[in-house]
Amino acid sequence: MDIYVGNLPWKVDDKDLDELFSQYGEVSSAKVIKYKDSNRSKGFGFVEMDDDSAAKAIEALEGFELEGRPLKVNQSRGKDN
DNA sequence: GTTGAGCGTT
Repeated sequence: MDIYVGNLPWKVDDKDLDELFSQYGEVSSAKVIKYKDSNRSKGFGFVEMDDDSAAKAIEALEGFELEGRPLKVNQSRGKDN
């Protein structure tokens, strides 16, 4: 399942998402979207996990305060659903 | 060292 993660602090990167979501299940892939011409994060990203793990990760991390910012965590629009 | 709603690139 693909998960959309928004409201990310600028300091967060792919491995941060990986570590964060790995606590709730096996992460297939985790990536923060950033500009091609820059190292700056766009402030949102995507995580792919097993559906079961994704469901609890979403429940656990939705509104989770990271670096002072409550994360937006939802299933992504594009693929599943 | 800067910014702030959203749904992606290698």
